[in-house]
Amino acid sequence: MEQTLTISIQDYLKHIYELTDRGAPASTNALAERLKIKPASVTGMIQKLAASNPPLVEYQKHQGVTLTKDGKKAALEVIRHHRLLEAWLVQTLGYSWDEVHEEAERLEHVISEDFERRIAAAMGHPLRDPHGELIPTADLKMPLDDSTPLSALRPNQTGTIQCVKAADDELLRHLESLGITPGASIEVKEYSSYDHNLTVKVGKKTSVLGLNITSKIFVEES
Amino acid sequence: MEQTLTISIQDYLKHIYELTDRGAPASTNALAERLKIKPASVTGMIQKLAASNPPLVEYQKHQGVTLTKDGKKAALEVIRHHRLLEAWLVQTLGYSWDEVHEEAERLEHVISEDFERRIAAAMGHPLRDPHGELIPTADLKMPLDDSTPLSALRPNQTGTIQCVKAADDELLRHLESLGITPGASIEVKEYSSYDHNLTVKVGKKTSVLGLNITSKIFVEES
DNA sequence: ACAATAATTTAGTCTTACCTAAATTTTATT
DNA sequence: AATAAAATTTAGGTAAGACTAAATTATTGT
Ligand SMILES: [Mn+2]
Ligand SMILES: [Mn+2]
Ligand SMILES: [Mn+2]
Ligand SMILES: [Mn+2]
Repeated sequence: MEQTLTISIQDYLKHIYELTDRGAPASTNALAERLKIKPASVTGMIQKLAASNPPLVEYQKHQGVTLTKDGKKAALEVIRHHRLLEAWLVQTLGYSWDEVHEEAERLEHVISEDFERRIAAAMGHPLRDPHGELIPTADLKMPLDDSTPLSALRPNQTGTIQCVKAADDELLRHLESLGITPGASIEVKEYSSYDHNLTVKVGKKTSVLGLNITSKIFVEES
Repeated sequence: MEQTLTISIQDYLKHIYELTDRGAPASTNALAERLKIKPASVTGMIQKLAASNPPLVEYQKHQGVTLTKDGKKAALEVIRHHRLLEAWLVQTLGYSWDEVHEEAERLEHVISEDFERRIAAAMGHPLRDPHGELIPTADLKMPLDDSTPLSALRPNQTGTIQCVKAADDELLRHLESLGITPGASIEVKEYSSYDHNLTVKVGKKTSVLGLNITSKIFVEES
């Protein structure tokens, strides 16, 4: 059998990894939405991946999918490529953090292991990508993430921004204009229990952020 | 209609361009060999490309194919990507000229026009790739090539090596060890009319080269 | 000019990865 | 516990792009 990891399969595994990040299996519908294909098609592929040798996913009808050891390894491989590429595009070609995603999305599937090693070495083996996301190590382990969502902080708490988990480039540009980028120090000023808005201060700028944003920003408390 | 230029199609067009470089149409068999697929499959694709709107190739049964204006433009686009990528890989990631081809072969189909512009600018818009091949310009014209094959030179003639048209990495490493790389000065010492061997001197090294090699090395006479 | 050989094309299959429409769970609501 | 709604799966297609085997055309050496 020995599954060839087609670009499609790589994308399935990557998205399953991200959806199962916090324990629960990934649903057919959630996967379909992410992959921008129809749920019926997802079922077909999932069944194939579960039946392959070795199986790449664990699957029970109507219960969603999780990755097997092999599937996880393959997913981390793609994610490592993606994040290293993003870092490299920013560092060597002057891409901004809102421009890199699309390009990395295509390149991640075609670069060689040699290319991966070369860019990793050229950058001094970075730990995070331009959005602050952790880069899986060369031996395909995901480093531990000790950050908390900004949405969990309350007035007077402060922290350092670790990571912004957003794909929308408009939002990324907006956050950058507010100084909200990895490495910045942030202080929570106010909290509204009605709409969960947080008033935060970064540098000299004060901003009011809704939950849909604060839940995507991850900080290390200080 | 508006053909989507799939990776397969891009490869066909690129190889047709190279095969028709000196006027004559490309034969089905020659294309099949280059693309490493069966002649029967080539016929099918060629017919599709000739029937597409706009047509990308000109084709008459048993007479081979040539590129139309549109096909040529698409081919030059891919070739520009390939050669810029090769130059980029050598200049920024330390690849050697025998290692770049494979990697560029996959990347050429997935980089954006933005990526193309950025690497071209970063390198100062190079005219040639690491093998000395001319890079099509940003507006997709192939610069004039005024070089002659080394095989056409005779004793006492000298020149500067412009380009080595070889894909075989062993051969490339061998030539490099002989000092035969773009930019090097070369002098023809002897010629054997029996086997068309040339004895050449580059730097302090003297080598005897067969026609299969000398026909792949292009020089500018001096 | 004609058979032998080489090149090319046709016809019919296969695989991958999608789709739509219809059937079947599962889950949520009363 | 019954039913409505939502999620999932099945069944039957389609499109690309390859393959094999067989048929057809060209080319070549005598
Ligand atoms: Mn890798
Ligand atoms: Mn990222
Ligand atoms: Mn281009
Ligand atoms: Mn080259």
